[in-house]
Amino acid sequence: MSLRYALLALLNVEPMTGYDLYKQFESSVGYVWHAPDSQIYPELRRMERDGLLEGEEVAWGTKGRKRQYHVTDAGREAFRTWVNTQLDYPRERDPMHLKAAYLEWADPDAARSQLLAHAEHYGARLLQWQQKIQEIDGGTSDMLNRRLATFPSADHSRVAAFKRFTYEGLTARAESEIAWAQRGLALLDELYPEDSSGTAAT
Amino acid sequence: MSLRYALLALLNVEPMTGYDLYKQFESSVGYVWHAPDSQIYPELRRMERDGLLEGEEVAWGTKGRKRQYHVTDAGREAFRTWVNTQLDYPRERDPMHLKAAYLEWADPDAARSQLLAHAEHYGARLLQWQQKIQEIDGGTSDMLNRRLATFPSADHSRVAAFKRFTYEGLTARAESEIAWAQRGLALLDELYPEDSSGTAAT
DNA sequence: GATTTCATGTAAATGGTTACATGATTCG
DNA sequence: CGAATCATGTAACCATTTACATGAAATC
Repeated sequence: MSLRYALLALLNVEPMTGYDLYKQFESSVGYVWHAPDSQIYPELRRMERDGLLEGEEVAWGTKGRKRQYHVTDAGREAFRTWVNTQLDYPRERDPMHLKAAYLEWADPDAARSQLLAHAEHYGARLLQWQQKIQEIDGGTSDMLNRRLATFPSADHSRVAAFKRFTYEGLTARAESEIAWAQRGLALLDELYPEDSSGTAAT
Repeated sequence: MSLRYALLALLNVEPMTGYDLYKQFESSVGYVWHAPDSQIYPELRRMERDGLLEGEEVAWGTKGRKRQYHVTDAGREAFRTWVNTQLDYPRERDPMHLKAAYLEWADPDAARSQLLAHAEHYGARLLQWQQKIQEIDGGTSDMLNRRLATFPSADHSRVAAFKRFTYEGLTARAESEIAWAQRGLALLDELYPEDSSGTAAT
């Protein structure tokens, strides 16, 4: 259900085509919420059917056509309702932590490489999110600047602050996951001292 | 796909019925991986069909019957393969962080109550997970003790250590989420100083 | 002219949620 | 005897993933 609101959030800034939105999901918003094109196009149609968006066929080249969507009043209202409404939290479901609970079944090397991969996964995300924070601070975020243009300047600090706040949360989470993976690697060295391949070779 | 391995993990300790497993998912394992009964029963049937489990009809009372499952060699092998195999990480998809990025659209009070709810949600989980750690440390965890009984005593410290490690990761995450929500509440007070309802009431 | 990017989808499968349905057994 | 718990499912729906499919426009 969040896909709908992620799309509304982007279209609140300016009208876009499905493909424009898809690219956003591959970069900026995609770092918080991902969706593939095969989910975006049908959802846009449904949102139009539900009156949240209006689509307009636009010529593209000589024979090409594309469909540009803009948010309706009902769409803006639905978005405002969403931001004001309490989420319900799904029950816990985390594959890596589930697996970690049974790591005594694993090869020490396989366990090591998975914890390393865990740290690397979140390391990569950490970099992306930190970069986003730098873009916000430096005023070089394209999307944020366009979003700011839709707000009176008195609200600009808020808009930027909440965006920064979001990425701060994600970086904190990434750091916590990395620290956890590293504690896991240390634990493996402790529990299987005979072969500490990769960690303290020689 | 992880449901299958969560079930194998539990059945590795001892044979159980669907209902036994369901109860585990409501308490112990449920704090790491949740599944409703309507997902458990059909999955057990599929696992039996795939040769990972064997089910046996057991009498229960005079007319009642129940189906007790135990893991086959193929099942143990599949589980071992799973713990040794690298997960692939899903793309980012986090409703609360998505919403946080657009909190300038929210009522300050609605924003506050949602961040408060976020902190409370993870606060409740934090307590559960910390309790699990205490059970592990105190040797009072029923499930862990039965699991330990299936391992030679040389391996006991490992089994307990990995279980503890899992919950440590989850508590760290919960703490990070709580800290984030609190930073958010402070931010709201900063951005909307006029009404700081609830936070610093006289 | 070939490759990349722009553009828009459909189809099948997977994994999960919510609601419904039923009946036996045990416990107080 | 009534309530809680034990026991096992089905059905409909929703969100998401992966794979397939097509073609125009822009760029090199």
